[in-house]
Amino acid sequence: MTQEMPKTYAPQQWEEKLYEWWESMGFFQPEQQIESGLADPALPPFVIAMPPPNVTGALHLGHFITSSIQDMLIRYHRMAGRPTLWVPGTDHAGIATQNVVERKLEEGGVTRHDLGRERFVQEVWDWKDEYHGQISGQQRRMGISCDWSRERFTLDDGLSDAVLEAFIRLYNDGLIYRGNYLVNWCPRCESAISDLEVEHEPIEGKLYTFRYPLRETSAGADMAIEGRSEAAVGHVEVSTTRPETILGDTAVAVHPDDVRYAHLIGRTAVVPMLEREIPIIADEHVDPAFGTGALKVTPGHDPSDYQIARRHDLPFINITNEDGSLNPEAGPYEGLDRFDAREKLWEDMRAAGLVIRETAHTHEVGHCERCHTIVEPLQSTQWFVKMKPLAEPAIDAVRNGRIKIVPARFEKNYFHWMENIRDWCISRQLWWGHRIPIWYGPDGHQFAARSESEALEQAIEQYGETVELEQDADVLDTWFSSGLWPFSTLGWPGETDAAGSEGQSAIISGSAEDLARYYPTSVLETGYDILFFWVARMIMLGVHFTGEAPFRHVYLHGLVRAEDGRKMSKSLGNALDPLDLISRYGNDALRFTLLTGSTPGNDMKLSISRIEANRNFANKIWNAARFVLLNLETASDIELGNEKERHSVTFALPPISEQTLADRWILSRLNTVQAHVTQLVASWQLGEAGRQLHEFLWSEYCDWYIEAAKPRLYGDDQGEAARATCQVLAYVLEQSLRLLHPFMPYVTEAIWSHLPGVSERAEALMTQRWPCSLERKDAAAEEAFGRVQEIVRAIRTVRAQYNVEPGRRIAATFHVDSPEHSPGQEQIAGNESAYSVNGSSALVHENLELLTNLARLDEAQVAVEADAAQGRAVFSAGAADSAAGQDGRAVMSDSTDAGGPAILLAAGGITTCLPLTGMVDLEAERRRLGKELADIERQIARAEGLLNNEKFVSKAPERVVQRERDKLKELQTRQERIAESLAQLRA
RNA sequence: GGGCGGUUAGCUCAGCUGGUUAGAGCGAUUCCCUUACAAGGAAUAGGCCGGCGGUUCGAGUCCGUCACCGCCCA
Repeated sequence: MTQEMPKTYAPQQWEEKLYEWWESMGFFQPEQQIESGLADPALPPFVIAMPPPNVTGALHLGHFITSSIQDMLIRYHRMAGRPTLWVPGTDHAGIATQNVVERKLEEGGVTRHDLGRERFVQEVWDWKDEYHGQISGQQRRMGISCDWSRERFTLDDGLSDAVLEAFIRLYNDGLIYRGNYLVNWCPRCESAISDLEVEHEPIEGKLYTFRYPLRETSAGADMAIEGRSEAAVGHVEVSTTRPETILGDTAVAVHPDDVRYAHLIGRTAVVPMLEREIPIIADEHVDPAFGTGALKVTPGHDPSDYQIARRHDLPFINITNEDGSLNPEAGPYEGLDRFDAREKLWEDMRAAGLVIRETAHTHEVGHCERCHTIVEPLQSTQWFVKMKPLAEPAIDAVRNGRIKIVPARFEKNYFHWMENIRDWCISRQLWWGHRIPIWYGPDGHQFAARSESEALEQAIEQYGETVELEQDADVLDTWFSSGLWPFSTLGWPGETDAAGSEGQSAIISGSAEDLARYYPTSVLETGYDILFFWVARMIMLGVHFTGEAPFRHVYLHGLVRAEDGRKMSKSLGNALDPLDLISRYGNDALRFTLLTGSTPGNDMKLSISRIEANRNFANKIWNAARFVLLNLETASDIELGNEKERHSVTFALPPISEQTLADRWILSRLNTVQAHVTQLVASWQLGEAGRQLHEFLWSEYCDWYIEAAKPRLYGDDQGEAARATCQVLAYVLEQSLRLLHPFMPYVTEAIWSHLPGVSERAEALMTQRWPCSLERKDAAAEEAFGRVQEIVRAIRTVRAQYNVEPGRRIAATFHVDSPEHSPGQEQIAGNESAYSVNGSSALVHENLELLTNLARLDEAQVAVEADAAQGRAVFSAGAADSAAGQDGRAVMSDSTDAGGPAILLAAGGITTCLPLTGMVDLEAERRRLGKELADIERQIARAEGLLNNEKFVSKAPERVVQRERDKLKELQTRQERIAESLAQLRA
């Protein structure tokens, strides 16, 4: 607080400085938290394994939303006193990274094959080193309070050991197998990819219909059945979207019940251009309604044809090479690209008179997720994980509640996918990744080993002599290593499992201690788009290898979309760079926008205006703090409470007896907000929690409490009143900063560092304790202050309506109901904080100064009259003798007209009379009151309707009924008063 | 084909076990540079909560159905 706070909060001047300080102080590490006494080692730790970003390039808003949510949770739990660990890291991202580096090489005209495996992999490592530094720098700008000392990379030694261990265990358990199956093949990546990595998109293609020639039979003449076209006898009409696959056909199939083709079953068709003979078969899976109802069967290049072929024991013909060109099976079309071959073959068939027609046809086509090439189903020898045995326990973990998914509706998706899971193709024909730890002997025997030397040992045992072994050339799907992330990063498998083997791979860099202490983790936060890719696999592998669900909760956020609702992407040019937004609006502004802008599982459109609004919010708090500090410096000796506890250093409060209604009100509200926010965070309603804090700080603390405090600070009777007010101002600010810190870490920390006394006695706001419930809920104060607000608002509304200059102070008379009530507090026995303002008399008398200042009244012309019935006196009271005083000339010009019209306001349980003599537009006033009356009468009708309904009274809870009764009573009072006012206006 | 989500103010969205007069931000209108903040203050306007039907004393909220938009899976 030594330096002056500038008028505007400048995030750029704080963020990097604060982050470096936090990090250097060790606040992000659980050991430090325990050592400093913030965390209680007896409490269960709160742990998050951060979803590792790919090392492919810059971070985007998706990373910032996940970081913001996790950081919010981490900061909250850290403040709540749990040892808190957030493990960061990056993912090698197999295909994605390899593609990026290949593309870079291509620019120099070099392919990975030119370099060879070893040199290429080195290139990728160089890339990784460069981008990793960039990424962790960006993450620091994002302000994430993770434990960098535990940072991991999926290809580092420890994690590679975990991958080896996992593979070998699964292999030995018979859950990993190698086989020749139809897989999704990307001809550009020249690799197999898993089902999940195929994206289906509608393509406007063509449906090609042609004549499949039939071989003549000796009984051919007999087959000519009446009513059938001649063509159908010598041909069968077939449609396809991929004519080139004709070259791989091994059958034509029709539905067994299809009378059109019944006579053809068992006959032989001839593959065009190849003259290969294939059978015509019947299969129930043929859809008679699609195309001509006759289906060409290409088992080597179509998954459903593959199934038909297996049922009918048909041969499989693979017609394509790995790069998508056709192989010798394609006969004269060998060497052509699959799409060129499509054209060429079709033209040749047209020349041969086989073509019937082409029609426009939109159909779903699989594309490679990474390079968008059209995927070719292809028979290939690959490695697979058997999923059923892994899925079942993973389904149970969610079904029996050991893992809860937020929002819960995603559990249904999870179950559906898991229950219909298919084996996972894990081998990739890439160079960047974990190489499959299988060595082949001369006879093809497989040795699963942690190292080549271990494989050789096994081989000697197998063959009785030393033989040449060859390691499998493929690498593992990148998600295989990510699937181990929550435990591999904590040191799994630890010394116990891998220590036995020799060689470099046995080095375990992680510590099993972390695994014991911090596993299972608490929550896994990520986007719903990788529920299957990643979350499901972590659960399966986690349960399988550790016997425990890897986390208790899965929190899924939605996608951050562009303002127009489209997905942000570089190619569309609508992607916003989070770092750029941070430097323009501040980390807190962007973070708060992401945290409050959507609910779990739902996408959000990020709007700049919202970020601006939240930047303004940060500035608002900054300025509220400026105001408080300005006054703190003049008020002497603000006491600090809880000095012994360095994590709960705060300002002392004045004794209850010195607290005003406004003090009690704001303290009660603080208490309520604290309770709500705590409860909301516990139930994952982070956005609502943030919104409540926003509402509290801006609309209550700033708009009302600070305004209410001003007269007490600047008033004549300085001294004690000012001091007490300062204490409450400072206390509420300080406590609010704690509550807001997880949502807006920087501005809160920056302000906190200015707080006199506090920042000297404690380390940092981020290591302060989350406020506990103070049980300072004061319903009476909230109710009473609410009435003050109502009165003030009513006066302001009228002032605005009559264009009374904002600076002008006006006269007012408050008509209260009970002259007997003397001003002063009444304390209810047994609850010293409870305070009741009995009747409107005490309320107005005690808050006269407040009302005067908030409504800009002229204190010399304010009167309180004990005549709630407000008879004629009302109209003479407003224009009292002093009416012409001060600057009241314009308004009060005819103030001598003591009986002139005045404005009567029924609000806050009293009637307020504003003698805006000379300004009152009788007609407008009648309209205003008439409208108000109508509104009240509508509400009365509603309440009466309810209360007259016997079923409502008997069935609704008493609480609800009573509320209606109270409401009705109040409405009737107001109705009465407004009606009287109206009557007088008309008189 | 199966499943999920959305439809609330001009725009973007909240509204969690059904219960005051349905809220916020932005935008709009009027006024104000009042000694924390013009990135601000005061006030105002604007909504048969997508349609229809049902359950209930009571429905934005629960159920059914339809429409449109979007997503996932096959």
